[in-house]
Amino acid sequence: MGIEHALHMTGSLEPRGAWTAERCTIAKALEVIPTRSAFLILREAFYGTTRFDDFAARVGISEPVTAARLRELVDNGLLHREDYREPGQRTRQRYRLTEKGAELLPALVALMHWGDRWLDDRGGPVELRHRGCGEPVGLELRCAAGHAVGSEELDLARRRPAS
Amino acid sequence: MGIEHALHMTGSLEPRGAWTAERCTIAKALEVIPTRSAFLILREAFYGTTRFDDFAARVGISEPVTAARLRELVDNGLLHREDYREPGQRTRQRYRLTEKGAELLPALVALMHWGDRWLDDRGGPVELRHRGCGEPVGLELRCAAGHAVGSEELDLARRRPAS
DNA sequence: GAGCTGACTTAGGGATGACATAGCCAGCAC
DNA sequence: GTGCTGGCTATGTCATCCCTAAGTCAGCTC
Repeated sequence: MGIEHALHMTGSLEPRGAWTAERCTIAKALEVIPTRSAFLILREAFYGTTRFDDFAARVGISEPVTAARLRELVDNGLLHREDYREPGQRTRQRYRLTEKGAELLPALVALMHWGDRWLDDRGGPVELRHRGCGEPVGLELRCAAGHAVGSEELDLARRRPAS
Repeated sequence: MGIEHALHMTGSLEPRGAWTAERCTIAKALEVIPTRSAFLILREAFYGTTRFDDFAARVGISEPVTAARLRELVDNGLLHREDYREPGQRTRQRYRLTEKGAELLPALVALMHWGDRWLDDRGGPVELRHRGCGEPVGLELRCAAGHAVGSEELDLARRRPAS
């Protein structure tokens, strides 16, 4: 009731009615990863899957869809396709995350944590831990000065030009 | 080349071939927010939009799609639909984020930051700032003991039962 | 009571995503 | 050379997503 979850707008973003979110990079990101199957193929890549058949089987999608998604993800630079051969085997292909793809980890972690919290009665099947200390890992909003920032302390503003 | 971006598996998650990601909460989250339009309606809700026509206009989707998405998001408990009336006006409906919906903020922030970094030549149109100090805000992986955790220090493990 | 606005719904159609089944091709194993 | 496996491609069909255009309905304003 009394809780307002919307972000606080500042500067020329106020009032909201005066602008539309063109150049929105959430929208652009969703053009690169538009489908459920694209997200889940990336999940599998983080889980270490590299081969065509394994992607299809572990995501649970058909081979034609697997081929289409892998091609799109390679074309968009999220996965790198490379040939390799093990001794006594023919050349095969394998798909691995690029740096661009690997930097989507926070987005997948955020979705996983949200699903753990709201969509699974046991808090989710797996968790991330810090190898150093074994403690579970979460995502935090933190500003460049090092303060942990709650969502009620967030301002949305037009980006300052890079110095 | 030499960089391995996949997560490190521990315990019964090793080797990867022996299990499939059933009960995956990323997949479950994508059943609740399956489409681009659902993500963008949530973005608008964070931007403070509350009314049907404004959602349609600011997301850039048609009215039938807007109606379908809003209904799904309300049914799934991400938005709350409430009647309200301003003085001298008839009763209208407005849509606001529930706590469940509001907790998707990190996922949207992660997608936005990734898009800012990789898909926009000027680093994105808007940024989040800490109201206290004005510094830009980012997402960080951090463990329960308070350590900042790099992606190369992450272990994936079966969740320990809650104590 | 006629018009307008906000919030939808209905109807029809194109593009995309998904499936299952089947086929193709390269290169070992035999 | 025949068969088998991995990594795809081709075909056809169905479901979903989204569009435009139009219609509905309630309750103000005039």
